[in-house]
Order: sequence, then structure tokens, then C-alpha cells
Amino acid sequence: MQSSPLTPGDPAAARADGGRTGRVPRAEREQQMLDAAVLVFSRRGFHHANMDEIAELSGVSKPMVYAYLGTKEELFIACLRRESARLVSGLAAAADPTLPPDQQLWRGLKGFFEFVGAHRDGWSVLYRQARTQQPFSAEISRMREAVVEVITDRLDGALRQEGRQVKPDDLTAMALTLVGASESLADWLADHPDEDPGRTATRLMNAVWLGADQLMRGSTWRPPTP
Amino acid sequence: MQSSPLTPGDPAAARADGGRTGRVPRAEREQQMLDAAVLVFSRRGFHHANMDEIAELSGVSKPMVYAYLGTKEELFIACLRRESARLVSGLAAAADPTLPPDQQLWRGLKGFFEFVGAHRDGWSVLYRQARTQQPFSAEISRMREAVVEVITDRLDGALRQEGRQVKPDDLTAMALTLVGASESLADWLADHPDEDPGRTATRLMNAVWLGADQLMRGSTWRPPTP
Amino acid sequence: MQSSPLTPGDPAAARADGGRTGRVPRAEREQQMLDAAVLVFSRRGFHHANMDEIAELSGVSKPMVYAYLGTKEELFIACLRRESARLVSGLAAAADPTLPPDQQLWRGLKGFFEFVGAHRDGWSVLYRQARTQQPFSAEISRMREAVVEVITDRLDGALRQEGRQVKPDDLTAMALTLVGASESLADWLADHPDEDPGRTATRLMNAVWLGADQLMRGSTWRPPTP
Amino acid sequence: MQSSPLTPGDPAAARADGGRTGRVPRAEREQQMLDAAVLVFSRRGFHHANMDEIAELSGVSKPMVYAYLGTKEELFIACLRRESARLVSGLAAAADPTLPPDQQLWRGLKGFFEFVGAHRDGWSVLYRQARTQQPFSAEISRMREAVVEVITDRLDGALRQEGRQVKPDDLTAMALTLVGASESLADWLADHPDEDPGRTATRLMNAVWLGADQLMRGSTWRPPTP
DNA sequence: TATGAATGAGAGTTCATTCAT
DNA sequence: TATGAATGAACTCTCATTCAT
Repeated sequence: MQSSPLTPGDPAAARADGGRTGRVPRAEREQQMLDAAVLVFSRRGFHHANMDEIAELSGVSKPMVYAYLGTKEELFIACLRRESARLVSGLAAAADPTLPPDQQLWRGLKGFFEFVGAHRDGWSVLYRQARTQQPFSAEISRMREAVVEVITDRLDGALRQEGRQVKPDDLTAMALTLVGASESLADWLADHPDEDPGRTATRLMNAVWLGADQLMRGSTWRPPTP
Repeated sequence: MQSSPLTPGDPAAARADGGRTGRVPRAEREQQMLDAAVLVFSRRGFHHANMDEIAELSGVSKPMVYAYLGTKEELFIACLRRESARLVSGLAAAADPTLPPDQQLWRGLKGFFEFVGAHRDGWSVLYRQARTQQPFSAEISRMREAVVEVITDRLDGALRQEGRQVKPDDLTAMALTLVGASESLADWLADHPDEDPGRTATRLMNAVWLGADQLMRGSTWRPPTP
Repeated sequence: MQSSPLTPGDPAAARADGGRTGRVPRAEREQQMLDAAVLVFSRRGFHHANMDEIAELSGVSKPMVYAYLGTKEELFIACLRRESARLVSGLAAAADPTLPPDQQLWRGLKGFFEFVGAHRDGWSVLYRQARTQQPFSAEISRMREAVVEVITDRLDGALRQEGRQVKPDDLTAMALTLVGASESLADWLADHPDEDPGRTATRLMNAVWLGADQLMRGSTWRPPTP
Repeated sequence: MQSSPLTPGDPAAARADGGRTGRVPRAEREQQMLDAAVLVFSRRGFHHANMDEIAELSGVSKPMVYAYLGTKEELFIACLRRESARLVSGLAAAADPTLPPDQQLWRGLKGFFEFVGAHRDGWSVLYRQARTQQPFSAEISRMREAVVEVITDRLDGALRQEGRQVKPDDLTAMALTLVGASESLADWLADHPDEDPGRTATRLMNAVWLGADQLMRGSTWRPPTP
């Protein structure tokens, strides 16, 4: 199991700062470090990632990384937070609560898959790891629960508008289905570079909005023409 | 990151063999080792698991573990294989291909969640880990693909019988949705000890068979009364 | 650095006894073990050789090896002794003390290189190892000194017959030269499978009997036509 | 197999740096490490040497050794290279190609034995080990071949100047004889602390330049009076 | 005679983390 | 702000050797 440098050739060129050296303001340095860390954690996995490589890729010495972003675990969590913040802000913008539920769902899914597609080796890899590596499960659970809650709220809201109601646990199950299915297809998307994120979102809409039964009867859900 | 013995107190009582000592035939010892390994890997995670603990819990010294089951990675894979073989044989028995598709699906899901419920800290934990720890992804991908293929085949078969047809990629998406949603709910089940596996299966049926749309219109899918 | 079995394929066929099993008289078993040990020690080196492989190749379980031939070190020494006894008895027969000195030398060298050529991966490899591995240096020194002494005695005898005398240290130096040069060329021979041992002996005769000076003046020593 | 500290008593006094502690620049530390490693490898042999002892003797903890000079094998090769570079540069200076061949040979041998005498427990011990320990044979073969080639070239050059010629294989045999005999006598020298390197060189000149025949006839080669 | 089961002891290697400058 | 030098602590894996049968 050999491990090769993430970027071959000239080490200066490999640095995330493009070789830039010397005094750099803290905020900027931190971003460079996070960039490097996301890259290394994604490629190697949390445990096989080593701080030396992250430091080198940031164009800084190890003590700087510790000084700015703390221990390895804290660094990983910082990565997770930055990436998830990016995702969440994207989704929030996409899924306008005033839209009808299928439109909300569609936009949310589309936003999600587009994000995943654009960060193929960043977000989803970190996320998957975090879900199973013990010290991060708490962090991740919180994120996941937040998402599940948003979804149940939106579904519930839509139902109430029509005077209907569904038992909370069923709503939760629906939300978990959505989240799980999305994760599953996100993995698939990450492995199929030619697949268009929008198409993936459509597929999932078909599956979860119509349901297998309808789907098998020949119904098809189509994205609204923009 | 605390690390306490898996079972406190008398180390003899902690052993997976219930304290039995001395010479044990190979086949039996191997099972004890796998039991111990599944336990330790699940609780600690692959990387935090250490071979000493697994050995001690098997009632044997470390070299025996290496002699019988190879390196740590090989041991993990052996665990994975044993557990997944148990699962697969259960599922195959449950989902009789002559049944109508919703019945097949229902039985498959029920079998799956019952298995997961019965091995709350075995199978699903190993499985989740394997999906993200690099050296095992190949093994896991193979398992997952096998499952996805079975599902698509069954769906396809059911469709053909009715003279219908769906594009392969859509079938795959459906299967991935099922698998992902199942994994997601399996996690939830593992975290909710009071939840009945059958109910979890029902919830998922509602979500994926009927679809969110139907569900929101008030339709409900009900398991057949036995 | 992978290590592959010394003989591939069917393990039964790999055994030095040709697959023969069951009760075998002690003397015969010991020879099988020594055969196996010589092979393994030569190929792997003393330290990388492991008792499991030797036992397996002997067609016996490890405890038998220990019972018959003792510890790993003792086993190695037993190999060394058996092989060197074979060599010495060959040489003693070859170099008849009544012959003129160059004839003795020639026959001795020829005998030596023929032996080495015939045991390309036995004797010389063991011997080389033993010279540098600490616990065996004593054993080896004794062997080497015995050879050096024989040579000096023979040279001295020949000189006395002609009423001449050479200082002991010079005789020793000559003998050491012969031994060292022989070892050196033996290695070379081991690496050149097509080279004829007799030719190697001739080359060495030219070098050490005539000397570089004579050689460069065009003199040549020729082996006697038999 | 006893194993006692290389230098008894105060561990600080045992350090190759004479007790100097604290921060030391890399270049210097590396030399200390190599010094320590040469000592330990020579005394204990490659396999019985252990990295802890080398580290301690360098006045540093193990990880520093790994950081600067790599694995045990790489460290050994580094020792070999440093020592052989020292030797080669010495020899090259000694054996001026414009001199007559016996002068070249004499100077080369003298230089070699003086080097060996001065590093009695360094070079020759490492070298001997390397020849038999598998992973180093490549490195050693290269060194040896380089030496053999230099010798054959020089002999060949001398011959051509006199309009003479000798078959390549015979030249090689001559060179191998020289090298082998030198190695053999170097060992002897290492075991006889009172022997003067110059005398050893003279003995070998007698043996290989004049040849046993001449030697026995009473001829003697004498080193030039300086 | 013969062996499967078992182990104590130790070695190399890696890494997160921190001083001293 | 920045870093080269340094380490404690683990952990995987191997092997010669011996019981118990």
C-alpha cells in the first residue's frame, strides 16, 4: 500500500498557495490550511492523513497548523464545518418555503447534487468518514438531525396548508429515506464523473416522490422547464 | 477519547468463550476470534481497535490470531464476510422471486431490518466503517453491487411480466435509493433500541413504494396480515 | 520484499522426501531435515530463514526438528559441518602430498571449484553467511584455520625438500591469499553458471602460481594433460 | 548471545557526541548517527543491531534517526556509502595511473590496508556483512564491480603500453584474485592488531605479483624506499 | 515417533504533538 | 509570525521455542 504525494513534481508548485511564501495574514493562511486539510483528509482518510503532509501542502510548518487550527481532530472538524456551511447556505437559498413541496424537494435535491458534483472529492468524502469515525459522530449527528428537521418541517408545513397531517415518526422516516437515498446516490455520482447532477436529482425525485409503485406503472416525474 | 475494557472486572469473564481455557480446536477458536473481533471493531472502530484486545477477548495470545486469521485487515475482512454471509442467506430465503414485487420488497426489507436489529452492534457498524476505510472499499463495493443487481433484476422481472420496461439507469437509481434509504434507517434503528424492526420496514415501504406524493395524499401501504 | 515458497505448487510435492509420509528412521529423517535446512538457509539467509519452512520442507512438524537437531543455531552448525565434511574429504583425496607443489595446488583448486560448482547454492552460501554472522565465526575460523594450516604445511614441506625456507608469516600470507582468492572466484563461479570449474581453477593457478608479473610478461601456466 | 551496552557506565559518556546534548544542526546530527550506526552494526551485525541502541548512542530518540536517515536498511546503506566513499577517494589518490603497474598495485594495496587498519571495526566489518545479507548484495556488487573494473583497466593499460595483451577473462580473474586476496588479508589484519598495514601490503605484493612459484624460488619483491 | 496449539519477547516503524529559537 | 529539532507512546507483526496429547 504505497502512498504517493498528492501532487507530484516540484514541491513548491504542489503547495496550495501556488508557491507563495513569507508572511501571510492569518485569515488567508487558515484558508490555505483548510484547503490542504480537506484535500489530504479526503484522499487519505482521517487516520492515514498525516499532519506533515497537510503542513507541507499549506506551505507552512507544522507548528503553525497547530497554532492556528489546533489538533488533528479539531482541524478535521474545522474542515467539516466549513464545507457543511457552504452546503447549507446553498440549500437554504435553493428551497424557498413558499414553493409547493415537490418544487422545494426538487430544488433541494438539485442543489445538493450540484454541490456534491462540484466538490466530488471534498464534502462527501469527509462526510462519510465523519459518520463512522467515533470522535466526529456527535458533530455529524447534529448536522444530520438539522437537515432531517428542516425536511420534516417543510413537509409538515405543506401538509398543514392542505389541512392534512401525518404521524411524526412517519415524517421522520420519510426524511430519513430522503437523506439516506441522497447519500447513496451522492456516492454513486461521485463514482460516475460523466453523470450530470441534475439527472441524478431527477432520478431520485422519481424514486421518492412517485414511489416505486407509480414508477412501475409508467408514471414519470419531470423537472419543471426553467 | 476514553478507552476502557469492553467488559470490566474479571478478565476471565470477559472472554468470548465464557472463560473456557486451554486447547481448543482450530475451527472453534476461529469463531471465538471472529466474535471477539466483531465486538472490538464495532465498539472501537477499525483503527482504534487493537489486536491485543481482540486476542485477549478470544482467550488467546496475539500470535494465534495472526496464525489463524492473518493481519488486522484480513481479520476485518473475515468479519465482514462472515456477517454478510449471514445476512445474505437470510435475505435470499425471505424474498421469494415468485411473489409480487411489493411482497418481495416488503419481505426483503423486513428481513434486513430484523437482521440489523438482532445484530445492532455487529453488522451495520462494521459495514459503515468498511464503506469509508480505504482498504475495504473494494470488498464493500462488491457486496453492495451484488445487492443492487439482485434488486434491479427482481424489479425488471416483475416489469417484464406485465409487459412493461424501465430504463436501466432508472432501475439502478431506484435500487440505490432503496439501499441508501435502508442503510439510513438501519442507522436510525440502531440508535432507537425500542423501535420494532417490522415497523421500520413498514415506514420504509410507505416511503419508497408509495412515494412521498401518495403518502402526502393520505395513502398508506400496509403489511399483509400474516 | 515478498517471500515466496521455495517450491511452488503442491505442498506434498515440495517436501524434500518427495511426499513420503509416516514413520521414517531417525537417521534418514535427519538427512531430510538437513537437506531442507541447507536449502532454506542458503536461499533466505540465516535470519530470514524460519523454522516453520524448514519443518514443512522436511515433511515433519517443528517439534521433530527441535527433537532431532536442536535449536536454529545448532541446526545451522549441523548443516555447516555436514557440508564442510563433504568438501574436506574431497580435497584431501585430491591433493596427494607426494606430488610436486604446483600439482598439489592445481588439484586442490580443481577439487574445490568442482565442489563449489556442484553445490552452487549450498556450501558457499552457507559458508559466506557463517563468516559474518557472529555466533558462527568461531566454528568458521576453526575450519578456515585448518585449511590455511594444511596449505602452509604442504608449501613448507615442498620447500624443505629443496632445502629452502620461507618465513612463516609469508607462508601464511600466501595461504591466505590462496584462500581469499579462491573464495572470491568461487563467488564469481556461482554467478556464472556456464563457466567450467576447471577453467576457473586454471585462471586462479595462473594468477597465484605465476604471479601478475610473469603473467604480464606472457608466461602461462597450463594444467597437465591427464 | 550476550548483549551488553557498547560502552558501559554513564549513558551520557557513551554517546558518540561525547555527551553534547540539545539542539544540533541536521548535518552534524547525521554524522553522529552514522558514527553510531557504523559502530553498532559492526559490533552486533545488521540483524542483532537494534535501532534503539543506535539512537541512544547518537544522543537522540529513535524517531530522529528515522526522520533523517530512513529505515534500518537505508541507514545501513548510508553507512556503507559513506565509508566506501572515504576508501575510494583514498585509493584513487594513491594509485596514480602514470606509474608503472607494480607501483600502482603497491600503492593501491598499501592505501587499502592502511584504511582497513585505521578503521578496523568499521569498514571491513560492514563490507563483509553486506556481501552476505541479501538486501545489500546489489549495492555491494556495484562497488565490487567498480573496483574490479578499475583494476582490469589499469592492468590493460599497462599491457598495451608494452604492446602486449591478455584475454579479458584472465584479466578479470586476476582482478578477482587481487580483490579476494585483499579481502582475506584484510580480515586477518583486523584480527591481528599488532600487524603493520604496510607489511601486510608487502606480503600480498609478494604473493600476487611474484606468484607462488617465484616466491618459492627465493625471489622477493620489495617496496620502493621512499 | 509425532503434532496441533500456544506463547513470551521483542523489533521496526509511525505520528501527533511540543520545545527552543 | 514562523520553524527545525526533538520525542513519548503506540501498534502491528514475527519467530524461536515449548506444552499437552
